[in-house]
Amino acid sequence: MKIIYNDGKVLDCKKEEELHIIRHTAAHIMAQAIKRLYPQADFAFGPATEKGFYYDVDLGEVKLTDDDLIKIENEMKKIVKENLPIKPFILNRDDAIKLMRERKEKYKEEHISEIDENAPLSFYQQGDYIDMCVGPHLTYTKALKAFKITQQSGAYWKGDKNNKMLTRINGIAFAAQEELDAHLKLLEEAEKRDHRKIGKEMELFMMADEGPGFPFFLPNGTALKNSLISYWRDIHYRDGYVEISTPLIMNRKLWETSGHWDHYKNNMYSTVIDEEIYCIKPMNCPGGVMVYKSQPHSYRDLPLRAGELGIVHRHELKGALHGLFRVRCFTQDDAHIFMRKDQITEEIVGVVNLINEVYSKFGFKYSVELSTRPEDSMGSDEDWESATNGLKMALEELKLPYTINEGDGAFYGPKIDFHLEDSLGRTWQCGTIQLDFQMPINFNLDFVNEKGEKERPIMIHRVCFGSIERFIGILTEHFAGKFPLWLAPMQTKVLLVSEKSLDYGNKVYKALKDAGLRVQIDTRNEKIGYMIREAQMVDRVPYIVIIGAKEVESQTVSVRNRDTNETTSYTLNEFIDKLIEENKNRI
RNA sequence: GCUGCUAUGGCUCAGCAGGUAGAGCACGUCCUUGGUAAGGACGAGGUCACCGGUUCAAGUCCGGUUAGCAGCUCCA
Repeated sequence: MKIIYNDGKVLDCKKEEELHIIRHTAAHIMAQAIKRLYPQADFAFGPATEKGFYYDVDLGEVKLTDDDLIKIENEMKKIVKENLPIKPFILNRDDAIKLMRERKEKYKEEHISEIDENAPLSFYQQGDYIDMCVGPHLTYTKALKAFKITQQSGAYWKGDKNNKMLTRINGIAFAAQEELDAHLKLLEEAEKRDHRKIGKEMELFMMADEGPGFPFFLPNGTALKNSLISYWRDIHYRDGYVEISTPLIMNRKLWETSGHWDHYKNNMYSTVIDEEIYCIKPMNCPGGVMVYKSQPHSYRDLPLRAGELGIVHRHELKGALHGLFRVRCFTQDDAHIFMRKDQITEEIVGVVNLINEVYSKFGFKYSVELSTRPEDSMGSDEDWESATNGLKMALEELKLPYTINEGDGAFYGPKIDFHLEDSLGRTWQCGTIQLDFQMPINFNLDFVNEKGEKERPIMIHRVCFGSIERFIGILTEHFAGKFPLWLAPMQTKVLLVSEKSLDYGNKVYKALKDAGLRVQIDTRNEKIGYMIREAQMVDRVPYIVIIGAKEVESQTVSVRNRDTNETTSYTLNEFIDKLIEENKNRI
């Protein structure tokens, strides 16, 4: 595959940049097609992305239908067939602006006028279509072999919600049709893992119009959630955390002290109690602070690690809601660590290790971001700097690769964020570690140091799962509902080959239940194949117990493994011991 | 909140150009007592999200509201 650089040089394309260039050229060809069909189209940005490509375009009053997208795709096919040469040319800044003005490309013109260097600008042309672009590109339109327009949506000009919303047209492109087909197949598979779909099938949770963004956990989802929480309690107890529980609703004055009233008011729900405003907590920190403040502290007692499974409510924008990933009510597996200055790095390292342990347990890949001071924030520059440095030092000590997310910190401090991927590769922030010098000042926290003087502690806010809800969503997609035994809502299910074995079946069921396992028995008048199918595909039960005349005769259980589809024979006690062991060790 | 799309029995979906609803699964009853991914028969389920408009007539057309989906923006 040949590609052409903006200086006109034609070279072979390296395999690793192939997709990117194909997609970039696809974006140009799509823009050309759009321009042919909608001459008024004014283009903004149209890059290749990790998954495909898009172009943001202002179509004036025109709204596109799905049919229009097909028309655009067909027009693209025509352009490919025409096999137009794709050629670059260079203009100086003034000529570039002039050209864009002539062609009524006001977004491009605005963009150029904001680039402050005076370097010449490169353009690419195919037929009558011209686009400002650094390249490189394919050399002919025919070199684009496999593409598809997938959807349209909206996007703000330059990503700023105060700007005009443009039409974003998305597409995907590959080197060959087979790759495109394979990708579409993959998407189809990914859709099957969607936690909203599986959540419905397995009856984990539900949503209702009466509470948009407020999830209901059904019995199965609650069982899963409780297992997760019990794991959480174990590792936190081991790591020296204590657990507290603080009120959901507290007086507005508290939120004024903490700074939430000034910086987070738009996201907080409130109510009136005895003629005073009370806020429903959007964060747990003030509760933790109150607990700290309730007693005097010595430097010897620090760090104090206070964990709380705190239910918080936040008014998220309705368009942002998304299954369990983005809700308005969620449980944070929160903890606040109160510590001396000399304990900062050690504590952060401890938390990072804990988070890493948890994510590794499930086999999650994660990425790390360091989020710095946002515009709307409190505190002095020095505090922010030393807090940010504290986080950096810990990351560097652990040699964790991270990217910097400028201006995305909490209003009271910078943070390290851990992002996990959903089935479609979208990332969601889960764990976070926030270093806070402000809250201790606002609440006038102190401890007595070795000299008997009062000193200000520093706080860490941290979550490991992030929110139990979001984490369960991620877990569900990761396992496609096939949770490991210790998390599975239904750990085992007893199926009867015929009603004749009901007595023994009931005995097995009761023994499993008495052993503390989550078990059900299916006594319906159905054939065994039918019941297996349901237990396997819908309930996704790790171990399916089959009881028939044979098992009654030998006083054993036949156990079908969900993941291997293999059947093994055990005595009842062997089987119970195996499950208890696996459950206890959370294998 | 913004742009576009969607909304039909518990679930997944059909329903044509407007003439008063269909299927499969699930559910119930009965027959079958059957060994590792769907046995059969019959039956009961819907004021077609809500409000309003056009029309002799609206699930079907128009407007609004609500909720959902994709993306943007914003966040765990």
